Amino acid sequence: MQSNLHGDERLPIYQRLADALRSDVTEGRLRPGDRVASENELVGKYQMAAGTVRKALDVLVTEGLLERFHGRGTFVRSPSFDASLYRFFRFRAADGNEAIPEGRILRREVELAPSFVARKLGIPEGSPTISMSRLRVSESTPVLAEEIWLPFGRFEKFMDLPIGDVGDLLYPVYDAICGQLVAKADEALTAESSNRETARLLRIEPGTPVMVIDRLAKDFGGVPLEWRRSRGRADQFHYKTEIR
Amino acid sequence: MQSNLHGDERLPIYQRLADALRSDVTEGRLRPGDRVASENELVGKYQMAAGTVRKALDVLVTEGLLERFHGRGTFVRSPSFDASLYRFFRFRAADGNEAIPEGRILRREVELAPSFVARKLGIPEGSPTISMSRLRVSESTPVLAEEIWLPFGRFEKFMDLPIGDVGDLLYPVYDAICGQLVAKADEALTAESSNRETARLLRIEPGTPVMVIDRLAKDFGGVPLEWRRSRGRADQFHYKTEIR
DNA sequence: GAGTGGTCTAGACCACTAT
DNA sequence: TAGTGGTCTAGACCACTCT
Repeated sequence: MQSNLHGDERLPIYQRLADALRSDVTEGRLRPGDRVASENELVGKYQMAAGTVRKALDVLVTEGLLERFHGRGTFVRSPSFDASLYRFFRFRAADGNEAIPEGRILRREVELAPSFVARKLGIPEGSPTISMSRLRVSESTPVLAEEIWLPFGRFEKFMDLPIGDVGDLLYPVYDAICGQLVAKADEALTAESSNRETARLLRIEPGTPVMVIDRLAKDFGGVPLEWRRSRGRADQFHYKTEIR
Repeated sequence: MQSNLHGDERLPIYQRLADALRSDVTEGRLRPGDRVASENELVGKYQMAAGTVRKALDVLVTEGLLERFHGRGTFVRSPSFDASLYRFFRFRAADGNEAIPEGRILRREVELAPSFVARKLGIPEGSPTISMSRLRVSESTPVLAEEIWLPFGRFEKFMDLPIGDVGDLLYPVYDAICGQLVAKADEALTAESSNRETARLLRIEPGTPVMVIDRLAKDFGGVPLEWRRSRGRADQFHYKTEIR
């Protein structure tokens, strides 16, 4: 079989192949966990040298879209980072292991989008959204207070799911119930003095510093799926980075 | 000329070449800004295929150690990140441009290392250090209050330099006066309520949240050169990141 | 024009994983 | 044992930079 690559012919062949494979993922023809065609198959399908195919795959591995396993094949990476996203905070159980904190939904209702939420989600002001308050609890200690907004159109079915059936992780539920797959997210960090409401939820003194994490979660195509603002005790916050 | 690669013979050739070139940088035979031998030269020197040389160079480019310019050559990257390190804060001049804030040294003296500093710098407790307080000022507004420690042994000559001759950036001075080149750094972020001293320096109310940034700066070989703790107004702090 | 890195080919052989 | 990715070779041609 002979397939041709689309796109700008001035681009290197490996880039165009990478673009084609990336589209297969962003447009749903390949889903996380799926195996990508082997090097040999791609060589046959697109009629190019094996080295060129490898280079295209290398690009996508570097991007984090694919991962390769010697002897097994090349796979679409599963973005299952809900548990890892709050890596900024100490979520350790007493035994020292990383734990997924419990997620308790305190409130869930359909609400017209406030302007700042609409702007983030890229929907018209006043569109319906699902608005939630959620508390994340680790070892029976509250660690994060969250406010979450979802565009109603894509998440309508989520309202039919009893709150008690929602587990500790939301993203797998978005995928299973609404077919909305969170693939990446932008986060912005800042700190502030806790107000009375936040202090009550986190069981701290009002005025104690809290870290604020705004997150815009998107699908593979970059379409905003969820906006949330999370607050946690600053004295439990620890973010490390290396700089060169 | 024929040179042989050292290191574990079970490792891939491209890895061993990358290791050799990395050592050339960390051990000072190649300095930031220097041109690395061209692909052809490396092929001749180490007797290997051009593709293998390219792969070794790719590794180091990905690491951020080298950068390549089509038609010009491959160069050791200059880590001149002092200005970019405080990228977390709004350091913008009124005209919207990024500005390097002024750096005022308020205090500089030789001091025996407190235990937590000694531990960070990897020197014996009670060793002599140079201890400094420094205020970074942008548009005549104080933005960061810093406490800095240097191991005395490597930075002895720095004490001979009049404080007035130290400019707004310290790392170029460390290099020029003491031959100590900062190549990378680990940072850890947290937030706290400002104490009276910090509040006075930053001209804020005591108790207002401040971000705290601990930084351990190292040379190319990973030897700790400087430890500093910086505090800035949380309401000016903004850190953004993307997650996949 | 000489030298550099960037792309691409067409093979060979090896190491790992599945069955 | 068949199929996969990982390493390595030896070339070709192209695009860019410098002088």
